[in-house]
Amino acid sequence: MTHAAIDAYDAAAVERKWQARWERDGTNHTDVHAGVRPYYTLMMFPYPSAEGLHVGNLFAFTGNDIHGRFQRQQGHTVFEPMGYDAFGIHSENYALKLGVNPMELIPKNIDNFRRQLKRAGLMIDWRYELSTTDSRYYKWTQWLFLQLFKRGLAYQKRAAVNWCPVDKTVLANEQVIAGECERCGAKVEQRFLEQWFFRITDYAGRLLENLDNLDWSESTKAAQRNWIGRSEGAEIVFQVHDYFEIAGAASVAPGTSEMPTAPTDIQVFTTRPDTVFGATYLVLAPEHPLVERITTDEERSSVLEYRARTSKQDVVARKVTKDKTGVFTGAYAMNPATGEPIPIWIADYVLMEYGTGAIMAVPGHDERDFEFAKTYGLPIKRVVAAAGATEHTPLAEAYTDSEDPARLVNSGRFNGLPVSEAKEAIVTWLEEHGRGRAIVNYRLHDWCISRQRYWGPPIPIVYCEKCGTVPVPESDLPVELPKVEDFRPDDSGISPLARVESWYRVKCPNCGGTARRETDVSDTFLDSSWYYLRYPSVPRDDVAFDPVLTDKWLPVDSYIGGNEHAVLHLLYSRFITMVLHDTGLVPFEEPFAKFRAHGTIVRDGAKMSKSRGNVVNPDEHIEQWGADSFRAYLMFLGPYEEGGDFQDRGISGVKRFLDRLWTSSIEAQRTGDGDPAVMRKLHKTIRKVTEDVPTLNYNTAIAAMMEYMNALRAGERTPHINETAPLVQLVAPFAPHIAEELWERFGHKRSVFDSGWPAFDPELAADELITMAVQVNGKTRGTIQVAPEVTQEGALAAAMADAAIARFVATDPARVIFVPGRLLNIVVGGR
RNA sequence: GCGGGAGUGGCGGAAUUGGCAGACGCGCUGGACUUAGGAUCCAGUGCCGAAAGGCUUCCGGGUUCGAGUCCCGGCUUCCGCACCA
Repeated sequence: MTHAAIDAYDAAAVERKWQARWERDGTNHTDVHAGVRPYYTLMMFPYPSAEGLHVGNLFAFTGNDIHGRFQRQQGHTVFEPMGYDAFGIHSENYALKLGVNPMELIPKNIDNFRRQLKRAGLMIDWRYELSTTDSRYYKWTQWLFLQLFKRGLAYQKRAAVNWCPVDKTVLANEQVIAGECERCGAKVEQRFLEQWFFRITDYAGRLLENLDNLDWSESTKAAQRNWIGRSEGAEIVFQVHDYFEIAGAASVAPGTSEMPTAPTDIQVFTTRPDTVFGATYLVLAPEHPLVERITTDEERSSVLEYRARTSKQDVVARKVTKDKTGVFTGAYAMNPATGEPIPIWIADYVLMEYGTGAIMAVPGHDERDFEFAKTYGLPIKRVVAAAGATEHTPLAEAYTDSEDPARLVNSGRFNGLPVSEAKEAIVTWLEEHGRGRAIVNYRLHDWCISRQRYWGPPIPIVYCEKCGTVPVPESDLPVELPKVEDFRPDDSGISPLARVESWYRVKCPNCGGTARRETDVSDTFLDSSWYYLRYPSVPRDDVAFDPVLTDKWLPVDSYIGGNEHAVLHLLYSRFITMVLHDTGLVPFEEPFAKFRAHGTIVRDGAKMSKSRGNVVNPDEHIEQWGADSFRAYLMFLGPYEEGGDFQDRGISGVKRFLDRLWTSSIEAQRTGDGDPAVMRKLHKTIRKVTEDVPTLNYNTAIAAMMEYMNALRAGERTPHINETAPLVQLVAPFAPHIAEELWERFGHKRSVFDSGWPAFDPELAADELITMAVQVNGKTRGTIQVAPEVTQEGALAAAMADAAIARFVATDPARVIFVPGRLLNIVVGGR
């Protein structure tokens, strides 16, 4: 190292100084009560893993921080809080691995996170920090559960659930990825357990419809639409008889017989009610409750055997093997359209979780049914034909078209109708005869929120021998999670808390009799479904969220996070907010006015992973380059909403830029005006940055500032303070420490973040002379320097005066295209 | 299979939305200053060509005075969901 000039840019020293100063002066404090033009900028809070802050976290937070700092410079009172999603399997598993109680481990991780976050120079008001593991927080998570319980939106049912044999817990559908546990990758099994559910399906329609009016990334909205999975169709009732009864009823046409709904009637869901005449058999999911009832004695053993076999099968095996298997139950149902008896099968290609767990099989017009029918020799009947085909045209494969030329055949009075009309007509007909109705079905399932684990908020329910299921009174909250030595989950399907008798044995809040607590804890996604409501009210212990503050700060103005939460956290949060709205507790239905998904960072073109050993450690880079350079580089390496490729040596470019900013500012002349040409460039730059920051185009904003820096220093001139000071304000959101330091050195007493935002003069930002492209027959042949307001004649004259251009124009132009201020195209020759 | 993206120099990426393709940065080449350079500064840098010029945004068509951008067909790739009836 050479002997540094006295005023060389020492990033570490500058950053230390300003972080201390911000803390001392409360620069980042938000007056949540009196602040004017409130702007709530939120980032998805991290779960405090032991590895510390991931560069992906920092990428997300920095992008949000820049947005927040910019809004503050625009005159808003900005609220930028931070917290920790510290309950849950990820945290608990790490504690298990180390053999340390999470109650000791997690606070240490949080301390480490806080240290790293402070070092990154985020504009966080630390007075509003929260952790979901704090009983002052989860008290209100439990309260939230009780609000849903009161409204009948929390209920218990014994259900087939996804069970992870490694994590030893139930998983929500959203946590099962391709049949494997999202966390550990183990194959998920099916188990039957008594579970708590939230009725999110009641809100499916609203969750879907509201999406249209949300200012969210399109990809996120698409993912939610996909997940909610609305499909229009019909529910159709198939009456079950034993074989002999049906033989007598076969000739009875719909409407002429009375068909009371019997307990054995089978309801199916279909999106193609128009094909009901082609339903040649029924299929029930193996675990369908009616299976036992309808199975005949002859078939009982094979049905039971099949059931046992498929239930043991893990989800993966079932999905990978496309081969259809199934067995006949021995029972028949009547096709309500044809009056004919059709056999009832069970097969694992029908899922209990979707629709009614039963389908009418139309092998002629459904690929899966066709394959199954082929395998088991079941009849295939054509009921739809396109032009050129008749009812007798054989089907080599399922004909699934439902578009215009497709018309009904073999369907009695509905023959000849186009599919779309037939759908309606047949549903109406079935409805008139009490055999069906139009319904909308959703793919979305109710949200299973119980977890048989230790590290979560206990579900605030007590089971009394006399009173049954009793909610814990709100005044008794929180139900504290006890510190237990043995917090290991086991195979029993019950939580480790069930081993702590002193904790679960309680008196009934109703009658004082013998009772026991619910020993399951709630899903981490419940913790994170409402934290944004809590932030402004963190100091309050008497309410979950203060109504006045909620009204002032919410909905969140800008929410930034990863798209991996597109259907988990974001959907649950919307649901919870809707419930609170319906309860009258919040005045809005949607929690996040604006959401943008940030991209992901890869390193040297490859995904970062511990096994590859290419994980970026923020600490190291901040140590080497400083937080300002690191922040700015993260924002520069690619478009924020797409992410980019982290290349270690790339940081040097941004560092050089800050070095030059430093030198230019320190050396800047303090008297007189700036150079007119440079000032023009400055105003252009202000305009560009002002446009790019709100739209998260951070990479191009930085590029514009670099370009300006090049102009500022061209020819090794000494810049003027009028040229550099506004640049410092523009840089401030990206590199807050150096900006504060330089701003102070310019002689300002207040923070640069309270200095406002430089305005640009549109006239100055416009060019005096522009370079206009001149094309001949669409090919660029040269450029001309002209005034921006030049006319076509003027531009043409200037172009023809340029010999290099004129030589391509042999004859008089046949046509001239003139785009004012941009381009001149001279068309000569033919045409 | 369904849904959402993306294909541009050696690399990361720009392109006012149909108007000079390659901004900005990395890297590379040359030079200056240096005992030294993984520091700093200056110049150059899409490809072919000595030049004139030609070619160039995954491939093939089309629309247009003009296409990275719009239309049709195909290929590659990333991400979600996936036996959803």
